[in-house]
Amino acid sequence: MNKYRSHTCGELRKENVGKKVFLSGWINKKRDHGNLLFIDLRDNYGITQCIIDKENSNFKTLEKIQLETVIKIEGKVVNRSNETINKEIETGEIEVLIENFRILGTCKELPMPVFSDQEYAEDIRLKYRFLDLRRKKIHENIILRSKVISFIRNEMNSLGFLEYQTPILTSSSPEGARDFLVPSRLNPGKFYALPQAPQQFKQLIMVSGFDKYFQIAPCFRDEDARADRSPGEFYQLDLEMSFVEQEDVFNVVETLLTKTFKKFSDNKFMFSKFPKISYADALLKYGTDKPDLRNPLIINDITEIFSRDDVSFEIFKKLVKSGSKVRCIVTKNTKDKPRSFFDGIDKWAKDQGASGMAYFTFEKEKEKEISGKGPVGKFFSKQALEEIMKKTGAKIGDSIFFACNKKSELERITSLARDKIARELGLVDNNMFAFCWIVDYPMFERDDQTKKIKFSHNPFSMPQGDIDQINFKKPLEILAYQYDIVCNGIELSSGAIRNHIPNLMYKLFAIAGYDKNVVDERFSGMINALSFGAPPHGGIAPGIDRIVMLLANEKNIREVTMFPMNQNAQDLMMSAPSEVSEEQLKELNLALKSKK
RNA sequence: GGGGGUGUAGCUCAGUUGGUUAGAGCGAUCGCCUGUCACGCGAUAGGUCGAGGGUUCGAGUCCCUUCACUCCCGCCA
Repeated sequence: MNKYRSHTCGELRKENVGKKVFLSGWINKKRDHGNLLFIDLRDNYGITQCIIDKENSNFKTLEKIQLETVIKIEGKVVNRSNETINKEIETGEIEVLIENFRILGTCKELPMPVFSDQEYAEDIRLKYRFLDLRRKKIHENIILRSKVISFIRNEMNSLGFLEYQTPILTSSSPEGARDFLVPSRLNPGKFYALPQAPQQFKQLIMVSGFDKYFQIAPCFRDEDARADRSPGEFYQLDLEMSFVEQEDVFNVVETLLTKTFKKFSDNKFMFSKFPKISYADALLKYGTDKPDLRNPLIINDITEIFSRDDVSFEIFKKLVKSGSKVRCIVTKNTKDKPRSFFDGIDKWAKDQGASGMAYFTFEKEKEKEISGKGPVGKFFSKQALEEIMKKTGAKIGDSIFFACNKKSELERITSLARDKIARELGLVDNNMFAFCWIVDYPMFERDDQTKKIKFSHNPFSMPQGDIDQINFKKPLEILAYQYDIVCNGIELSSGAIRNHIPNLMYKLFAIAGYDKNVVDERFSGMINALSFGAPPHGGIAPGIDRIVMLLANEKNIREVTMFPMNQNAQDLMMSAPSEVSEEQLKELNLALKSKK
């Protein structure tokens, strides 16, 4: 107990009745009955109803006081009569009879109400973030975030990991996202970069013999924002382990995430053991490498059907001949859905820039043959329909949506269609977490624009298979020990078993067009370290912000970030970024180009 | 860099086919009210309709430009 409070605003109960108490907090709400005034006093811990009537000399002053003023009240805890008990709040059985009060912090007229569940324009919320953060939902989200991080730290410690800090001012890396640069005063013309992730450092920590590392690590990437992506900075649970195989990393992460998600959410787990899906399979069955497995719909390839003579869907047949594929989604027992449902999907697909989605329903009336009901059903013979049913597991009464296009475009549209159709049919259980591993990523891919071979993910990943047997002539076929973890269609993190063998690394970098000299120069720290006895090692880095988003059931990352920037990477509260003085620029050896 | 959405009182929003003085709820100010918990009742103040330009007898409303916020594409090893 100090001079401000004897109890918090969430603390008083029936047992405290009769006690004299001090409470301090914000005026959340007033209900003024003229001769009787109710004040809801709020702090971090809860709300306590305080009451005063005209007999008290403070009545007139308290009546006039602004909401969100910080006051200290002095008074006696009293019982509420049965009819006036408020079950909504924890202190609802009692109230405090105000005897005296003092203003601790005055409040001007509010630019936005605190006591309200309304949505507000983002710029006002961000400019007055300290007011926004007083509001219940976001206040609780931020506390949840803190508890999740603290829980993760404890769990990592008990799994034998130690937390080490890595530098914030480091060097620019040639691969990956755009760097944030920081000019060096002592080295004119040179720049530090903020780390996009502590990737190289954590590998160096392994080379230094520390065995198990983790860090709640800030990462900085100068890329454009999205609803689930802050501009600039985000946090990863960065971890790395020595002398491990892929499966060892999986075990750690599965244990940790299962515990964390069970502790902080009531949602059920779809799988107790996270299923593993190869990258190639994921693209085929879900059209994406971050599938939402709560969605039961599966994509099937039925290209072959369109080379049969008893199929007369000429448009698709022609496209298939010139190399396009046909993929489909079967919906169970949808024969009675109205025509508008099917046409709606077709129209939607056109809006997504596809050429639409064809559809029909498998039908068989008594004494009759199987037939396809719908605009394009007539193009398929009974035998062709049976073949499709065999391939897709479709039954009579089910419907099929299909599209024809080049592979990548087809993946895009079928993936979107899978989400769209499942939403329309209400197939996704929102009170469920469906985790999975995506494994066997290709080491390289061909750049669409330049047609050159490039690393598809992390250049430091270990290729799969016997190192002596790898066919470097066919780089696109090399798979890597590279993996992603996905939950409900959200990519939580990616990781890899690292390549700790310098010679192998030179070979792989050569394929992506980097000379040995270039590698030596740009990754000198890494390559040098790997030449002095590096242990096999690997790790992963789950995104903290996205984990908290899933647990708080929020769609926007700003709802789980205390002081976020807006979409244009500005902090409206602190006015960052800002201009700097000539002196500061001069000291850094910088000159600004005049604006056009 | 590109596409979509939004912008009207401090806040949340309504505003018809272009037509008189632009409205409501919350908040603010003033008054009434002793059991509310979204307290209730009455009154008052509060507007460059994001900004600029155009069409028109007349623009919150139609057209053009521009700005802000937001969502998406590109980007994010």
